[in-house]
Amino acid sequence: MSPYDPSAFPPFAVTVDLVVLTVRHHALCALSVRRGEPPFQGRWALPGGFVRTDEDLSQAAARELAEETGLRAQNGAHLEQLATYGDPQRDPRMRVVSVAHLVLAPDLPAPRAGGDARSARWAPVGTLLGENGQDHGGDTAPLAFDHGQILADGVERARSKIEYSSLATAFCPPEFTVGELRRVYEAVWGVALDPRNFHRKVTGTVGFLVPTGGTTTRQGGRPAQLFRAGGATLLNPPMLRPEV
Amino acid sequence: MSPYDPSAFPPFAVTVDLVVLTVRHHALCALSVRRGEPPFQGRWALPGGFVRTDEDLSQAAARELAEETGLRAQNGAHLEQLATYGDPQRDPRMRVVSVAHLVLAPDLPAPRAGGDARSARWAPVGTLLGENGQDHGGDTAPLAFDHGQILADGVERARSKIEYSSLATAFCPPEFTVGELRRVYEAVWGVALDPRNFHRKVTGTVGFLVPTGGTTTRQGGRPAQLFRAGGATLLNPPMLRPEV
DNA sequence: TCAAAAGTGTTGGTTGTACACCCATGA
DNA sequence: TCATGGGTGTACAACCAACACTTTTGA
Repeated sequence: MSPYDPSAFPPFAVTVDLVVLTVRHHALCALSVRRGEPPFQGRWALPGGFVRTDEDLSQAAARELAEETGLRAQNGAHLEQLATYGDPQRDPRMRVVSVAHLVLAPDLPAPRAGGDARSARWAPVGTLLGENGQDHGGDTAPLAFDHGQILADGVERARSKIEYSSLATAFCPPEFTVGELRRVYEAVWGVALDPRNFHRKVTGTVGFLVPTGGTTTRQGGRPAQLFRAGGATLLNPPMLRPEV
Repeated sequence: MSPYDPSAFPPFAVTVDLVVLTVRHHALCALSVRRGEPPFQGRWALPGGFVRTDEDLSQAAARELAEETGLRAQNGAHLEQLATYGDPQRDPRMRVVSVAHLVLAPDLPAPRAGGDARSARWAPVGTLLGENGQDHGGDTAPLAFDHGQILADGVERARSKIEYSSLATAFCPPEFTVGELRRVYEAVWGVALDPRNFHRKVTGTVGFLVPTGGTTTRQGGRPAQLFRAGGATLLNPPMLRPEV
């Protein structure tokens, strides 16, 4: 690729890791895969893999996402770069710099295991992060590498970003009701919101929601209007997260 | 460093690039260095360099910052990771992934040139980005590599971050007046703010400012109280950027 | 008929903004 | 005494939280 001597600079391995979040059963869940080989064999980790020589970072992330979940970005899901992790000791094998990406996806069918992973699953983020003395979903081991920190950073990004952007719609199917969108906010923030004020707020913000004309009763009760995500990406005024 | 075969993964060069912002002469300025060797010889670029094998990304950024400016982080200045840029074509020599960092610094003495840079200077970001048909500070060439995009991303991050955090104080000397802090906001956002409402807002936000007891008349007019940055990092309520 | 969820109206407190006004210094 | 920037008071408008109330379905 170049006439340069590779020994003139320290060589790094570069990977992408994915924080894939969804809302299922009224809880914020993340995709995790069980590692099939050392190090951390048998432990849960975030999906990811090496960046190839001819692809951009976001292309690598989209490729890994498709390989692990069958999900294509730009198909309702949202993908953005999260942060980069490069502690010299983060991988015991070699010097690896990982560019973490955040994916917000609607509730998906059961994940497929791929590559070097024995299995894959959705797990509530509280479980994966070992909050409240919960175990980590069957064993007490935290996530492999620094993936616990990466996941925590991704969750915090998602929590703050749905406040001032319309990204919460990325957790919803193509058509959804105001109540379904509200349950997304409640799951991500872990709070209860007033249905009446929420309804007024989201329908009053221009460009956030576009009515499709249809209705549904899939949540029970009175039929609810169906909406699609509107073109607006920034919410003004923002959705205010209640005090803790 | 490891028993692994380096040919098992594609090797990358990893660098840190720095967006160093300050406010001088009532304008938001960025540090740029003139390149002394190809590619882009003679063009302006952001300071930066290779990450060493034994250092973390933030350590590498702090080291480069000290080498280029003599500035130590944690000495009033703020350093945070910005984003990572890894387009395969971004450096014509080889595959380079650059982890950009953002530095907010008080007005500094003239920068020192270091390393492979012929010279270094502060320039208004509007000039460096070629806004409003301005040239790029003496010649019409944009910044080298993708540094124009990196700088634009850093400026946007700074503009939004002073809205909901106390980071604007990083642009001020250790002791400063409310008026000086207001001029920082005005320079970064490029707007005029009401001095009366601004005063009430910042002094009313607990933990933002701590009075030192001293006063100064260095801005002329009635003596102004001096403040230090308080412990709070998140502003609640945020400083609202006026509509465009 | 009842429970459940959708949606509207109203009210009262909080917050932001605009701007009149006073204060303390240097020139 | 005047210009300059620092700082306080106040009134109006916009906004938000709380909650009573009506609507429309399935069971």
